Amino acid sequence: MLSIGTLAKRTGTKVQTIRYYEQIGLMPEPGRTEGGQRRYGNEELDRLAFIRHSRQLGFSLEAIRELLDLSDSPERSCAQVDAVAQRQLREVEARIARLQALRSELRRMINECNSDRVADCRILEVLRDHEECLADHDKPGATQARA
Amino acid sequence: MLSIGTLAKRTGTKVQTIRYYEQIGLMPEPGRTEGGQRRYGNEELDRLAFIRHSRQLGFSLEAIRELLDLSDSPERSCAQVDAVAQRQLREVEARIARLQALRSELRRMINECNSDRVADCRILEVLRDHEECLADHDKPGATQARA
DNA sequence: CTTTTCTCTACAGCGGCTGTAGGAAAAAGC
DNA sequence: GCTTTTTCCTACAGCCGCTGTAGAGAAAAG
Repeated sequence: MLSIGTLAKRTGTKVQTIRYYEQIGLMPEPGRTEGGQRRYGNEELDRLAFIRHSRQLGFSLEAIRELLDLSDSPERSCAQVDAVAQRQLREVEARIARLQALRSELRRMINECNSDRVADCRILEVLRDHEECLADHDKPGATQARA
Repeated sequence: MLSIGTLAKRTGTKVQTIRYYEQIGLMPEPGRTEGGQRRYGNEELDRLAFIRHSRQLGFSLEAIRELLDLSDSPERSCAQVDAVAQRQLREVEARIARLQALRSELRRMINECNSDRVADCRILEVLRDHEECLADHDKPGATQARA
């Protein structure tokens, strides 16, 4: 039986994160000692490892929930599992494409700046005038997993 | 003089976002009508356009604050502006590299799955066993601007 | 003058954690 | 067995960058 701290170390997770996963129902409520401390078995260890590894691959907690549900019904077709993975792949590809566009624009902007004084800094000009952009981007702002 | 809604439309920003920028000191407190509604001039329009465009290039609000401060001192060297842009470029490059690693791992995982049943789905196996990973990644989890 | 549209403030919520405070339980050292 | 240290508990606030909501008042349009 593992304490929450040991489980955390074994999976490279923070203790609070494990409690957070429990709170949102991604990890089950574990048994407790007389003193009220959580104790985990191997099943929970595996589940948490699965979650963490999926997170490292950029899956959202919702997607992970879905994968965990699917893996609980071993007789079903794994087409759905495939679909979740494909979706994730497409998201990653879209993010790469977007970042590559950003990268070239940043590079262009930086290369054009030969000036010394802020007054005629091309970088600031480009930032000021959207017109100088090669391409429009879709709206920014939402947050996402760093992955 | 522009109302907040007009300013929002002109810059592709939501009204609440403008108020949020004001709240965190990125936009100045504008003048008001007798009835207490915000009215903006061209200076504020330009400033907001600058902010929005920088956001589209993935700059954090903190970085934008820095750029705005720098652009207020036109006689200074633009080396600092350049540094901020370079930093942003490096961050974008790092994210691209990371996402590319994820992409290949996702592709590999998906390609290996030839099974029909969830019970022997390779995707789930890979997610379960971190050992099957080609490379370890650093920890995920922090949030960031989508850009 | 009425209706519609816009704006106001204040606050909660998103994802995915992370940090903190104040206390209790468990492990380690002697 | 006793003390010290470490770990654990709950509860809640904060991070980023917004976005949405409620209920009320102001401004524009018909």
